[in-house]
Amino acid sequence: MLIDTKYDPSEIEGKWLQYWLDKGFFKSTPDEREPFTIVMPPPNVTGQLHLGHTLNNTLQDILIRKARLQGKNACWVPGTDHASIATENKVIEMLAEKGINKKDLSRDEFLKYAWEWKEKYGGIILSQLKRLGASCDWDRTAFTMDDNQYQSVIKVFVDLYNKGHIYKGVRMVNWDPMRQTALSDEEVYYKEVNSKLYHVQYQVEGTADFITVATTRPETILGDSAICVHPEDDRYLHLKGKKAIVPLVNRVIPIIFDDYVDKEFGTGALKVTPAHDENDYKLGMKHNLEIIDILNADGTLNEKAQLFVGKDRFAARKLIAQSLEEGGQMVKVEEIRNKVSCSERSHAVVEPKLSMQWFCKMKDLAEPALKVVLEEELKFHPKNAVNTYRHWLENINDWCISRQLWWGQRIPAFYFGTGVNDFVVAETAEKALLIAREKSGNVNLEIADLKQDEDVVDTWFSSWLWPTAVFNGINDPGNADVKYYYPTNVLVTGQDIIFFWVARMIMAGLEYEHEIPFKDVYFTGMVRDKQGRKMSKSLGNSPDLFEIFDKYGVDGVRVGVLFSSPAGGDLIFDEKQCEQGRNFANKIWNALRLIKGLEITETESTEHNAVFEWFENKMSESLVKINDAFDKYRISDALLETYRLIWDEFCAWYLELVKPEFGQPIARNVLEKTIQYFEELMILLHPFMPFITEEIWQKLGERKAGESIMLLKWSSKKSNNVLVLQQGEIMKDLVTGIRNVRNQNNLSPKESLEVKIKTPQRENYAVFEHLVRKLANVSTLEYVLEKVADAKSFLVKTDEVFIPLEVNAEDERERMLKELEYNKGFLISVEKKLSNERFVQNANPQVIDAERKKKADAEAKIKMLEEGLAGM
RNA sequence: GGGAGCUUAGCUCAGCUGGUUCAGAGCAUCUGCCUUACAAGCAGAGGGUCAUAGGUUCGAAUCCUAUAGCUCCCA
Repeated sequence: MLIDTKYDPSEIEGKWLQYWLDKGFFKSTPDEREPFTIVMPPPNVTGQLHLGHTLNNTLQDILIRKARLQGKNACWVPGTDHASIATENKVIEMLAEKGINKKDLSRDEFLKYAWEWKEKYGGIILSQLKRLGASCDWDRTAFTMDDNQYQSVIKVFVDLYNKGHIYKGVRMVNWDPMRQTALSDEEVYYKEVNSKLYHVQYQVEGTADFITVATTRPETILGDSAICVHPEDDRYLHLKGKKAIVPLVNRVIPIIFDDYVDKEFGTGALKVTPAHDENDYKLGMKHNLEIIDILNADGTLNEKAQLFVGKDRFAARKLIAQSLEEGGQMVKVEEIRNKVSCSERSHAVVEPKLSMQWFCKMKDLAEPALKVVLEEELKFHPKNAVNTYRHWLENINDWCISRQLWWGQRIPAFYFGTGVNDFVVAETAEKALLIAREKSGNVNLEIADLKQDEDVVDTWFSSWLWPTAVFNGINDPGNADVKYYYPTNVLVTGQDIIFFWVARMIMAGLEYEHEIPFKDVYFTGMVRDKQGRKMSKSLGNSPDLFEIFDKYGVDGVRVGVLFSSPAGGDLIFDEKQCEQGRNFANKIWNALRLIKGLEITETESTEHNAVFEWFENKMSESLVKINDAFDKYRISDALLETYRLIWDEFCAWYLELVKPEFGQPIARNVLEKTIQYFEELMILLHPFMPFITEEIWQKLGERKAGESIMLLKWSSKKSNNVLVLQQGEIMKDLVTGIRNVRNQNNLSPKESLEVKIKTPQRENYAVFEHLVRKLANVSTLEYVLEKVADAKSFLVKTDEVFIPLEVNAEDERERMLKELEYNKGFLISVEKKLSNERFVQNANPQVIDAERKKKADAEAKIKMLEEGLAGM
């Protein structure tokens, strides 16, 4: 019936995926059951499935599938993020290929192209997630730019504006001159580069004196409005009240004193350019300095620079250095390594730039968000992420939420005049008009007179509403879905977006639902290759996932990814681990082949009752460990325990114990038990390997249409018979010991052996006796009171086992002496401990008892060995 | 510069409130087996001064301090 000894997942996976989708097993609607909810971190709509998603979504799927098996109403909401900058870049690239320049398009025309692009490519990653087996309620698929989400964002913007959290202002922002947009602090990364530190002389006005400053950005000299030195710096005290002359442009600027300056750094004198440096800006505000912005939006110099107008900032830098050199004002040029900030989107060097932007005040939002985490109402796994979180929230800056882009939610601010305050904020133009008429006092204002802000909000300003907005909680507060599913149970995401996203979702959740958005956050690590390098396009070390799916099966890859990522650490990807997953699938497949290949006899058998008892206890024992690992979000530990239970206990021991001899039939009752256990094991494994477990379960019995392993129940067994577990271990030790003797003596497994056991507790062996005979090919098994001469021996716990064989007395003697020596040494260390008064006084009584038992055991072994040696 | 973390077998990591024969697992390696479920397998074996140096303790991989190396986050 089942021919191939190799499991072939290719057709099976597609078949069951379609079946699950057709039957609607992933769907969820509110009912009386306990909900278990996860909202998927929405991948960029531009994205393709990579290993990071695979890890992340496999973990979520495992949690969701387990909850579903536990009878909870599991709901996993999928979706994509419109990713304003990333997508806009893609669309611009696409247009460029067609020979179209964004600048030649109107906003509406551009957005039309963008939506077309989204419709065409935006579904790719979702279908890839389906292939992974992600059991999302696909009917709930959300997109951060769909109507509901768009309206939610606008509503929240207006609300926060009205509450005074959102304001418009001129601030120093990170400016990306290539994309010509502001970036949030989080979208900037720092790159270490070789650069030059220029030491430039400024003449002190009316003297022949010079003051030297050091700068890496000499072009900003043109925007200087002061020189600053430390008020206690003896070198410069005489310059109090003096002015300096800016080289090249000969502007006269004040020399100011502020303890912000580090006396030790460079020359101790700092040039202050308030328009082009965050710290200089602060100094400028404090000392009321002129702000001279010398850069255009595209990074070229403007008229305020006076020189090199129209030149790019980097070209200007060289030209200015040259001019200073020629004018004799360059004291020296040093080679240094420093860090420059770059845009995550365009990788261009970011300019600190003064710009009119929209901001969201964070302090009031941050406080409650910090509290719920510190008080563990909301738990982080691993725990140490709390430190990072706290540090950020305690030092939080206002959030620059405007972006000079088109693809995104357009800021709902409407301008009715040219004055700084001639605008209103409202959800629609109609509403804006009413307010604008009032504010302006001009009752004749019409919608046509209003001009909406050109900017959109930061992408994260939509995704921070995700856990609420996917249930329409912002537009329809308190609706049945949001009441049932919110707060969600767990968020699974990367540590890298703890600030961008996690912290802000907590803020938004508390602000709009007055409740945390999720109870637990499981942070995954970073994805690296075998050499520990980050996966990146430029390194080309990102494997082709679909090739790997084909090669090892999706189940195999899911297992491989988990094995590569122990307990939430970094994912160090190695294909080898997928091979292990595939081999595991094959092992299970062959267990099925064994069971399906057996002939059945109706004769009832009782000889395996002890085995059933033992295996049921073994499963319970593992179940406790598995559940515990799940509770602690140690998902790969849960998998490893399941793997061991199935491979080592079920396949290697249980099946071998119940397997009839070759050609013999199996008793129906034994087969039924076996199938029952196999089914239970498949349920435990299902969250990890959904496809093969469905296939096996379907094949294990007669199934009706519409049945599925997904609809079964997670075991809640709790047998705990310690004795039978111990007897099982004794049985294994005995079998292993006999096999060892065979191995060491080059005896074929076909040659049966006599075994004699010297034990005061025969009952420990009795229950499994007949099985040991079979597993270890034992001809006679008997119990003895005395040592057996001319035999190989080994220990099972403290019992001695003898196998009569030709023995080399000298070898045996040596082995025993070695063992004796070891035990004597061990005894000494135990006795030392026990004779130490302070140990006996201070140690826990249980520990002392354990030590006494160790002592007794060691003494017994020593006695036995000594007797044995004496008898030789 | 500030913060967090890591360093245990060849590799990836467990080791929870110090105390079982505590030095572990999986993979890899080696040896022997095509033993009729499975060579994608079976039966075995070897392999580590728990980064280094101090300290606390009756007792330290585990707690403390310093040093070195690595990683991440923030400025």
